[in-house]
Amino acid sequence: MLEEDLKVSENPNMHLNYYQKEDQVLLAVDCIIFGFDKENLKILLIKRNFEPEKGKWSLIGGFLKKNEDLDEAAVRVLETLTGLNDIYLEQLHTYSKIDRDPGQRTISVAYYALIDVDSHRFDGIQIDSAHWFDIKDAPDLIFDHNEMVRKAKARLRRRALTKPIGFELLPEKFTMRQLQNLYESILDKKLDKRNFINKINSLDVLVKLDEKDMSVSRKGAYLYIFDKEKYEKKVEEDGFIFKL
Amino acid sequence: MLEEDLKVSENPNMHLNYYQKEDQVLLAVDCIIFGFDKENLKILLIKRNFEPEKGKWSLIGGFLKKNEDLDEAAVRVLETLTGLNDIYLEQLHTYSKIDRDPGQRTISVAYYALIDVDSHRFDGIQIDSAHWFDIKDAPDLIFDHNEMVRKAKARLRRRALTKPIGFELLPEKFTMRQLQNLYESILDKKLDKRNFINKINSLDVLVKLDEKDMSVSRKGAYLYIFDKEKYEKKVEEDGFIFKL
DNA sequence: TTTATATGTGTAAAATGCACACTTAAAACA
DNA sequence: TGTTTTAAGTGTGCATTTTACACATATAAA
Repeated sequence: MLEEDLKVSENPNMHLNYYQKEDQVLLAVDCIIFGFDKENLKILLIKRNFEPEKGKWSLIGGFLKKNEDLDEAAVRVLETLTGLNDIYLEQLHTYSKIDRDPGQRTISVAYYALIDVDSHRFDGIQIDSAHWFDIKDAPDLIFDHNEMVRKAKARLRRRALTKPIGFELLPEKFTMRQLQNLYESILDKKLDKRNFINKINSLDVLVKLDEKDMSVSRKGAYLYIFDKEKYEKKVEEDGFIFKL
Repeated sequence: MLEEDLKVSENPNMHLNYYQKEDQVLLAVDCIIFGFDKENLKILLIKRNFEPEKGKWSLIGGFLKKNEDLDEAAVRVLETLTGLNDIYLEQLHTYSKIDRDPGQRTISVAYYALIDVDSHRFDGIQIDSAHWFDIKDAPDLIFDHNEMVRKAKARLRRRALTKPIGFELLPEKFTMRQLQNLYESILDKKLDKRNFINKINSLDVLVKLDEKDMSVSRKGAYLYIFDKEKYEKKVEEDGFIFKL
């Protein structure tokens, strides 16, 4: 192994020097923000209001700063746009094609976020250029953002089948139909109502309330909440896996 | 959204400036190299021969250069150490804790690699400090490398169950027992021989040769090869999923 | 010829996945 | 007040998959 291929950072005798400065790069964070309005899966995009690609849609993003790690940068970027923190965020993939950003070399770490659209009305901050798109008819995006979204959708699909992250996209109280709508949106296929309910119930992590949501039908639909403590206890004690 | 939070790279009117230079960082690539010797899953580590942490073990790594993307950097780093290219590589996760490298701020993108240990005897390059460890008794590593390895193992486990990547760790011809050993190592649990063979055969992507490996028992064991074309055709035509 | 060793092979029971259709509650309306 | 309308709510049988499990075989070495 050649000396110069060693990570200089692991060699205390070599300090910040030309070689390293030379190879420093700009690191960005881009966020794929998924939302759910109890009917359809959405994605939050912003419209570029400057050239080039003016009028084209894009993910929100920002640059990593010296005093934060990537997770923190993603939280900051998300909060800047939506005014919200306490949002489910997960690192997705790092994109580094040399010409991915024609302006200059930028490496971007993609994160995806899950938000309940209705509970989170972006009161605090005015974002004229931001818009929720139905995931099925989202527009073409700049750079490699389409690829990021594709990967995020795949990741969400996989996660939703093995972790109870779906509840991040729902209000605290929800109906079975809404939960099923969510899974149908994420998986992009119709599910059988009875089988779905049986499956969910067999997992034994929901609490059925006495309360009904009457807005949705004459009969009204029972509301449920996700019992997070119960879920976590099951995971810890029995190695339980949420599997849909 | 504040102007300074916009990604400057998306604004053609703002060129490389102080703000950006300020926020540039060093990007490293670290490789978790898994190997298999027909018996046990291994990991390739190098011993640091300089302070601090002299004598401690570490993943191999290097810095991203201006003229390459991360995948290329990982290939280069791997080739530098092992003299080999054409190795299965997959990006894992990006690590960015501020103090992860006490020497200086470094963000590291972890990759994992899969190698057949026996077919790849590192003739070309002398690496005194490199050593294959059985995955079960690998030593403690520097920085956050332990965490990287943990995540790589989890990823490998998941992938091995849904993609035929196991064959990357085996020679072209292998016995059923070797394949089972591999899966037992990856999944870290014993499997039933008959059920394993039935399952593999039902996937219908292996070709049983007339040839036997006589080194392994009195009776000898039939050799198999993975029929990659057949697998890819099935994937394309029937949406087949390799599922173990 | 015997012995030792790892290979190779099938079936039955259990668990899980999947398809499928009618009743019910309550509001709206006649 | 009865009839209609709408979505909610509920259980079973069949098919598939998964799991548990034990003995015969080929061959080299003694």
